[in-house]
Amino acid sequence: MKAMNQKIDNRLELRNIRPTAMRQLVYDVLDKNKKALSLYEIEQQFEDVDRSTIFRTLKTFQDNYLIHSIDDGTGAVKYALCDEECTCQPDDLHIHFLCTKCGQTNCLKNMPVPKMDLPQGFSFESANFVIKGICSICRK
Amino acid sequence: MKAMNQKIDNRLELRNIRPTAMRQLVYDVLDKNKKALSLYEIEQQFEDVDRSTIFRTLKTFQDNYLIHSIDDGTGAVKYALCDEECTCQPDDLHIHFLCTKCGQTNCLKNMPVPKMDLPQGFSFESANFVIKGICSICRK
DNA sequence: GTAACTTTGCAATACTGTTGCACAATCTTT
DNA sequence: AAAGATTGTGCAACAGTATTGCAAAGTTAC
Repeated sequence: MKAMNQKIDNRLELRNIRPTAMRQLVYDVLDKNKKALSLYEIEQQFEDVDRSTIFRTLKTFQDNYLIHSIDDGTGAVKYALCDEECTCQPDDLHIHFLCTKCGQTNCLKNMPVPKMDLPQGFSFESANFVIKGICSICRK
Repeated sequence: MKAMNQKIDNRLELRNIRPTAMRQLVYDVLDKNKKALSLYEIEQQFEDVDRSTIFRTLKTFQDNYLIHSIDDGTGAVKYALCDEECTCQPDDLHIHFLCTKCGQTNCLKNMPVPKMDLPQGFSFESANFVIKGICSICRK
């Protein structure tokens, strides 16, 4: 399969991920959907791709900070593209929003996870902050 | 089986939950452990109790605001007792802490989930804010 | 005491995530 | 360009957690 898009290849290579056909496709799906998707949802967007392949593709992406995962409490972990400069460090964390009506989970990229003063002796590594409610589209 | 403890019965009845032996036992386990427990962890503390019974007991507890659930990203939902006055409304929400070393999840009851200004059109219903790191015990 | 309702235990199942293995594709070296 | 080394993919099987149907046991109301 030919390179589908030079931009995608660049993104992958910037993260030291070899741009295979599969990876281009998975990246494209995440890019086009503009929201966090579960493994199952990604799988649904293909005809004949094996789940384990997508699973490992996502693992590769995550290991290389191309995507981040969100546990929104729906039972399935969801994945979304990181910003170009993201290294998934505490400063890169943002809040996610789960709409209880449409079930979609979105990145609130301009809402960083607030820094909290932990009790004495506790150290911070990472955080998962998901707000549930009704999104602006379902609210109309 | 006899009522094991008048205090437990009171707590259950305040929430309109009939104090059966099973429920007293599950409440007791949650009360004594002082941390959030998964269904599996609760099951382990009994000799011969069916998982589905505990599952439904927890569901009953949660439906009546006696306990709240926390999805700490470990794959299994955990449960912890609510405060006496809790109604699981936004004001009652607090942050949870998952220690990546010992795997224990604790309620940070004096750290309320901060109120965030959501983008235009979004409404707030609930939130799940879990901080991961090393707890004070593992840090020593 | 009997009927109606609730709770429990057992068994089976669904769903999500994960791994082993063999084959295919790609890269490296000559 | 061919051979060998490395990496990626598909298939199948499995693991862990959550969930349900059903019948028996327990409880409550009359």
